[in-house]
Amino acid sequence: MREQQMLDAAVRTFGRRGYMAASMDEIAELAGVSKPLVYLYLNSKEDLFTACIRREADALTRAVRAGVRPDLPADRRLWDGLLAFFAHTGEHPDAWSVLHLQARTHGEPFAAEVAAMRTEIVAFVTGLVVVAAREAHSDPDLPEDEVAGLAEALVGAAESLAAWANATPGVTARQAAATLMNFAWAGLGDLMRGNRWTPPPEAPQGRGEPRA
Amino acid sequence: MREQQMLDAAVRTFGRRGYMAASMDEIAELAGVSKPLVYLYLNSKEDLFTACIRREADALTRAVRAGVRPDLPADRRLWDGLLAFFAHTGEHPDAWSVLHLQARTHGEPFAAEVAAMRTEIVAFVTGLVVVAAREAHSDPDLPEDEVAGLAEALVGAAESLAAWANATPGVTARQAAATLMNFAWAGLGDLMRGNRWTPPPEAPQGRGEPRA
Amino acid sequence: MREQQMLDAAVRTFGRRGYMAASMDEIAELAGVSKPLVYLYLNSKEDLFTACIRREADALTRAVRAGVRPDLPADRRLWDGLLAFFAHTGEHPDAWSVLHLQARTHGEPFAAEVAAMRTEIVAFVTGLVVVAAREAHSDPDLPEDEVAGLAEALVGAAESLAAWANATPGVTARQAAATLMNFAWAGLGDLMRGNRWTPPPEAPQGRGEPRA
Amino acid sequence: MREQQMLDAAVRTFGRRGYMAASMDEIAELAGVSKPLVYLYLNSKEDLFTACIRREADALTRAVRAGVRPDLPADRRLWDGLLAFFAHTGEHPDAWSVLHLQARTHGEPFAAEVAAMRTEIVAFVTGLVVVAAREAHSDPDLPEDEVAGLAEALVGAAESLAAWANATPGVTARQAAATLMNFAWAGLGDLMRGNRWTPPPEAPQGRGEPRA
DNA sequence: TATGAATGAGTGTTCATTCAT
DNA sequence: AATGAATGAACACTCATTCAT
Repeated sequence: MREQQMLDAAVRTFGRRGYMAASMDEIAELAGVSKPLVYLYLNSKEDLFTACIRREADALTRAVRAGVRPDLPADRRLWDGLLAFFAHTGEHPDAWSVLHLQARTHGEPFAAEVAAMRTEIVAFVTGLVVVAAREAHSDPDLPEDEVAGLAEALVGAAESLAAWANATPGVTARQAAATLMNFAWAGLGDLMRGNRWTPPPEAPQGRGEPRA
Repeated sequence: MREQQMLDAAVRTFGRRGYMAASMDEIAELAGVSKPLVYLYLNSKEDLFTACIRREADALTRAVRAGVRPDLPADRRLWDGLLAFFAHTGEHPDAWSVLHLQARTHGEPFAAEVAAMRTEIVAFVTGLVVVAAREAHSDPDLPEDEVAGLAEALVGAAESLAAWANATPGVTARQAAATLMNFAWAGLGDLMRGNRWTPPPEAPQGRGEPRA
Repeated sequence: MREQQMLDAAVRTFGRRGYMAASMDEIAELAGVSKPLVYLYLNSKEDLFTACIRREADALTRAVRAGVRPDLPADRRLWDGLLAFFAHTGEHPDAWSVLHLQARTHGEPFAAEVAAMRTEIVAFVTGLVVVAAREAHSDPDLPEDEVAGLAEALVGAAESLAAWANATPGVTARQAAATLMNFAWAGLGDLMRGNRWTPPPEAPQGRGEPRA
Repeated sequence: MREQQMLDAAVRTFGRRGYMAASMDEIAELAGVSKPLVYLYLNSKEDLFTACIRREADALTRAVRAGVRPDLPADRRLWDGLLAFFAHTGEHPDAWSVLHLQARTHGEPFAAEVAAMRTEIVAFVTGLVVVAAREAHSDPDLPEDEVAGLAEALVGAAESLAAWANATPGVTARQAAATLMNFAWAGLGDLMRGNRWTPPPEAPQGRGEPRA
């Protein structure tokens, strides 16, 4: 469909140039259509950008979901999800740029759109963490706050590794997933078993922790 | 100095509005000087932005370094570094927005600038990981690639948590640091001891991992 | 006929939005046909507008003529004409807007079109004035120039009252006609009888009448 | 001043082309400045148009007021006002087009602006009519409604004659004023003396007055 | 006969950048 | 050392107009 061509061109242009630097002229030309046609199908630059975000957010979550089989154990599910995630972002770097960088840099309407997707992914990871905790018989259930922070850290690490894998030639989705999985699963396991790192007491005054 | 006022205004404006949406008019007004003066000191919008990035990247690395005492053990050094990092980003959200979001979203020249800083931080973390490995007598030294990936993941998680801590009221630098430290140090420790999570064999054909 | 629907829609749209602000899209939609069909029947926006002007000018002059019975005396003919005029413009405000405002505001081709109609109406009024003069035995026939000016003034007053009556709720066609008739017929009568207002001598120099 | 040049160019362009057909490019070029400068001084096309209307409305009312000496009798005041009016509109046809045609054809904001001026002029004329009535010892004071209608008609006639005088070569301001004065003053005088034209009784049904 | 789909040309508006002083 | 005044180049968006069917 004509609309898909336009969205393709838009994702590519937005992903490479950024939202503001991308011109509708360039997008139209890249799509091989006239500018008014772009406006006919997608009403404005804002709407076009939103449509890109939505399409790519959908595609990404769908890809991750498709990679995970619910009947497998939690660790395997996390592994498969990561693998799917890195594979997808690696194959669609412009889309990943739109979601990870551009959408978050240009105001609430767009940031909110991508935040919805992220929330979904964080929830997915949180679920895995909870299941893992249960499987590990972590007697005192992890406090909710901590779980949220962990999921956030995990997702953040994944996002960062995606960019890194894209930028570093020779790093495959499998390697990225393995790195993160090794790091995270062990950490989680230890946490479940109650092995925590104890921070030093808060510095009483003046010095101690860095001044600011 | 006059130039610092301008950079202050620029960081604030770039951080809040984004690189392209920030207008030189607004920056000059906020700095309380005339526009031509801005051009006199900093030659163009690009140069001004670059100067912002450099100044704030310096400030951030300096803050982190200042927080770390080289005579303490590796875990404590990591903790202090994280604490300093979260404290600084929390106190200078506009600067963090410039470094973490804006600079990476607007083309190579700027992305490269911030990449340099990031490289430095990753190297610092890598150093800690290596020391930690040695302290743990991790017999077969971790392969370089893996160490790089780990540091990358750690830094990425930290960056993500910084944004999360900024956006979530009631989360202090200490809490963010604790969350990450707990998660990471255990994971690293396990890794050193050779406890790795073994990925399933690569899917031979057709199905298995998602094709995307 | 299909064409009439289009003209109806066009008159309404042109009358309310103005020539330039009216879009062919809106006209076509209001007429319930597709845009290319409008172009098939009426060749261009200009031609469409011209057709509107012509149709409405015809309708107006026809309405005025239909209101006047040639066998009645001049004053009664003027009265009936005015009544018909105010009634028609009151019932077709969009058409009146097209003729009185839009057509005169958008360049020669259109202004000329409506000027033709106006000439006809002025001629009609002029005829009445001449007859009235003859009936009043105005000994020295009124000079042609003067008659033309009088007719022009009368028609102008009528046009202005039409807009006023349209805009002022509660003013009927009859009232508008009465106001003008009272004013005009007495003035004409006096004129016929040679009662003129004598202007002061032209100011010889410098001051007197305003220089502007 | 630079701003006056721009307004001159704008009045000329708006007056000749109409509000919508006038392009900011053309206005800027005619004023001999760059387009951004026009936007610097006058903020938008709307504001520019409003500024034109205001300036020309002021100029016109000032010209009329300057032409009238309050110590002279009412008829002479009316004459002088008309003379000034026709002289001014004759000398500034584009300005007159802006006020009389363009401003009224493009929506409330502009129409309201010029309506204020018109109200002032109508009030001036109304005042003269009332004074004239008193001087003529018109025993039963004219009803307010009637006075309003008369003033409206007079002003309308004047406006119409202004356009006519502009369009008809060889007609001077003096001639236009004389025509209207002759016509109006006699009519008013008659009216004062109670000589009214009696309309025929309203048609009872069906036919009679035009069907409209 | 009638239209869905498409566009060339142009609009108002903004902004980084530069002289003249 | 500092600025008021000015602009070239671009951008998002619209609309009268026309094919292919």
